This record gives sequence, structure tokens and C-alpha cells, in this order.
Amino acid sequence: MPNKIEFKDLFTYSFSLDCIVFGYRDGQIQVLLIKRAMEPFLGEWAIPGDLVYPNEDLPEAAQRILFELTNIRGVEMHQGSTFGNPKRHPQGRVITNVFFALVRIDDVDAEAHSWAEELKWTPIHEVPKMAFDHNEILETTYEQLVQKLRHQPICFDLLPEKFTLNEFQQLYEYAFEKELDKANFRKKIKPLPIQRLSEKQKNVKHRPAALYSFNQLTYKELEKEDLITFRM
Amino acid sequence: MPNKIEFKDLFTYSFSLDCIVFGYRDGQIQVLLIKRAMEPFLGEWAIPGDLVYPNEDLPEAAQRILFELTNIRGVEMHQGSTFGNPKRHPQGRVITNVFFALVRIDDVDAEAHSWAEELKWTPIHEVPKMAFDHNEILETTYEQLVQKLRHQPICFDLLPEKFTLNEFQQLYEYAFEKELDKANFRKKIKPLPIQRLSEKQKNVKHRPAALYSFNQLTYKELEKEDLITFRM
DNA sequence: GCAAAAGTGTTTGGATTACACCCATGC
DNA sequence: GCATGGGTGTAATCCAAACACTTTTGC
Repeated sequence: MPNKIEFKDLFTYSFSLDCIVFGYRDGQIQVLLIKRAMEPFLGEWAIPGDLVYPNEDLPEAAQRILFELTNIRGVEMHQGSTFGNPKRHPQGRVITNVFFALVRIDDVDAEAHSWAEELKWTPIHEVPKMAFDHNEILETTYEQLVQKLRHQPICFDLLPEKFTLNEFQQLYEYAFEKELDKANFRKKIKPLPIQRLSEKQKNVKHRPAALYSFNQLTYKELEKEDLITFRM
Repeated sequence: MPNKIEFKDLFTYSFSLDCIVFGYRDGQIQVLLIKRAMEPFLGEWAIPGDLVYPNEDLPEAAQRILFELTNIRGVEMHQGSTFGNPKRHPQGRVITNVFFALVRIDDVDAEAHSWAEELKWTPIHEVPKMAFDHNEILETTYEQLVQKLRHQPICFDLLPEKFTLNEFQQLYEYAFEKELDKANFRKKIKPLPIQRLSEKQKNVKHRPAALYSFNQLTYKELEKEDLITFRM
């Protein structure tokens, strides 16, 4: 590579964020995709993403972009990897950084806005061929999510506010692709601040399970004092 | 933020990589810094880094940049976080991505090249005020390094080829800021593929310790078969 | 009563901890 | 011999896996 490239000629790149939203429904981890109403890759499925504005920092740009395309706002976003293959975007040098969020699918009202023509939740193992290098990006990020689930109890962002211990266990079984023993699972999660509610499951044709909820505040405090070393 | 920004006007950014090299010497984790012989921040200490060329992918740019500035080549680099505060670079919008490496300080011959006027290894806890947002960048990346040490046996990239079990233990004690029991530490590392050599420590005024080396190949195979669940 | 899933207790073996003790070398 | 770390063994404890068993509901 030549030394001849002038400093100013290196200011010809663009930078985008791809916002991957993970949810959990029907026993599967799902991801929110948009159908592009814009060239390039018009009509194809893609991860919601867009260019960062000149005076935006990355976390705020992630919030804006996600909101503009999907109407989702105010969810915590985690930074993921950065992808910069020079051929990844047909219209120029666009480097992209992933931000991903975990949401309760039933609690967010996702709607296609801006140049997103359509939205759909897709099980992570049934994702179609997507625009750009979005399949690779999603794969890498899903692996990061699974690793994060192993060490931080962020699974509660995916579960409904009130959940049964079985739903909880099934989420882990799905993410780690491994069956777990019911009794042992319950012993393992003992240190987590989840509270049993008086409410019970309804409309099931067997003994209804107790509902539980997660106490985020208590968790943050226990975490501060290093009382939790959670590992699934 | 207005919708008026034209697509082409968003191609005015630049993109750099910062290459953080960690080493281990004198019982401390150290980091390689350069003194800048170039504006901005002329004469100040910084993490080695530079702009990515138009048709370079990120991993190859990381190798080039590290080599150009420090003469270090061919070391494995791990991707870190991306920093994009719009005010982080005084000369324009430069977004930067970290790549970090773990090396054996005594095995690499680091030399200041290009616009690096001087190099120095600095203990991670004695890093001076640096150019740009490099202090923040380093801090974030060091935390990532420590996390990685906890789950992957990459500590062997830091240790000399032949090491004593005590050196090994001290590296962990330093990284996790926690004293460990000698006997228990040795039981814990049993599953790792390290081999005792016939050679012994020299020039010590006590009983010389046996030297060990790490077998990377065996490790990769054990890892493939999921036989290692290493956690310090 | 039966099916189906909720929910709990027990046993066992392996890991983790704390701690004590012996060993090899230089001086 | 003694100071200095190297190196190992043991008992108590905790934890995880495997598995069996009881409970509660709908039908």
C-alpha cells in the first residue's frame, strides 16, 4: 500500500450501525429483520441499520437508527463486532458496527418505518439469505449473545415479565443446545433474585406452574458486592 | 438530526485501528506505547494506530499498522471495541476500532518506525496521560483482556516459552488481583496441556523450579472435542 | 382414575478449599 | 544448618449430576 494517499483522501469512508434485536417466542430465539424499500438490495431482507450522522456518538446513533426503522425505543443496546471488508457495500467504503438489544417481543410494538417496507421476527435458525454481509454479521453476533447469556443473567430481558421456571429453563436449553435436568436447574438459579408470585399459569391442561419475576434492582446490588458469580 | 444530509456527504469520515500490544514482564502486565512524532498530539504518548487504507480489510490493516509503527509482525490479533465519539479526533470524524495482541516481550523485537519516535513498555497500572481518548480505550480493552484470560488459556501467549508454575500463577494473581493457593492452583490447571520439561530454573538462590511449556496443538484438539472447560 | 407436567428430596462422586508438611538448593 | 521458595498430600466441604418420587391440575 502506497504512502501516496493524502490525509484528506482518507476521509472518503462512511460508517453505519446495524441494530440486531433479539427476542424469544414459541420456544425460539428470534431476530427482527426488515425488508429494504431502497437500493441497494431493494426488496431483500436485512438487519435494520443505517449511516451514522456527522456529530452523533455511536450509542445515540444506535438508538436513533433502531427507532427510525422499527419504532422501538429506549432499549439497552450492547456493542458488538465491527465489519469492514472493503467490498461489503457496493456503493462505497462503509464500515459497520453492530449494536444488539434483547427485548420482550410482546412488549415492544415494532412497526416498519422510513425505508423499512416490512418487519418480521424470524427464528434465528430460519433466517433467509440477507443483503450485504448480514448473514455473517448475524451469525457472529448470535454467538456473542450466547456467550453473554452464559455469564450474565440478561436472559430476563428476553423472557416475559412473568415467566414459569420451565420457560426459563427452555430458553437456556435452546441457547446452549443442551437438555438440562429440572431439579438441578432450579438449584442452580437459587442465587438469582427471582421472586415467586402468587399468580399461576392459566389455561393449561395440567397442574399450573407458579409465575416468577426477576428483580433487576436487587440484582444490580448483589452484583456490586460481587455476591453473584452466575454461570450456566 | 435532519434528513437533508445527502448520501454522498456522509462519505467524509475516516477510520483507524488502534493496536494494543500486551506483554508480561517483571510480574506485571505491560502495554506497548509510542511517542508521536506527528501532529496532532506531537510528542505525546499514544497507542500505536493509524488510518485504514481504502481497500484493506480490518484484520490485514491491523497487521500492517502494527508492523509499520513497531516492527512487530505476524502476531495473532483479537478485535476489541469501536470508539466513535464525534469529538475524539481534532482533525475530523475518525472512528476507531481496537485490535489487541498478546506477546512474549522478550521474543518480539519492537522498534519505533514511521512516525513513532520512541517505544516503551509500560505497566498497565502506570500508563501516563495519552493522546486522544486512548486512556479510555486502553482501560476498556484491558478489561476485555482480563475477561478473556478467565475463559481462554491465552495467558500462554504472554508467558515465556518455558515458564515455572509460579510465574504462571503470578500472572493470574496479577490479572485477577487475587491471591491463589499454590497447591490448589496446580490442581486446577491439571486439565491443561502443559508439559514438564527436564530443564530447571537457573541462578536462583533456592531450590530451582521445574520449567514447563504449553502445547498449543494438543489444546486445539482438546478444545474441538469440548474436553476443556477452563475457568480460573 | 389417568395423563401430564409441576415441584422436591436423596445419593453419589468429583471438585474446591484450607492447611500442613516435606524437599532441594545456595550460602 | 538455615533461609527460601518448590512441591505434594489430606481432610472437610461444597457442588453438580442422576434419578426417583410426590403433588396438582384437566379431563
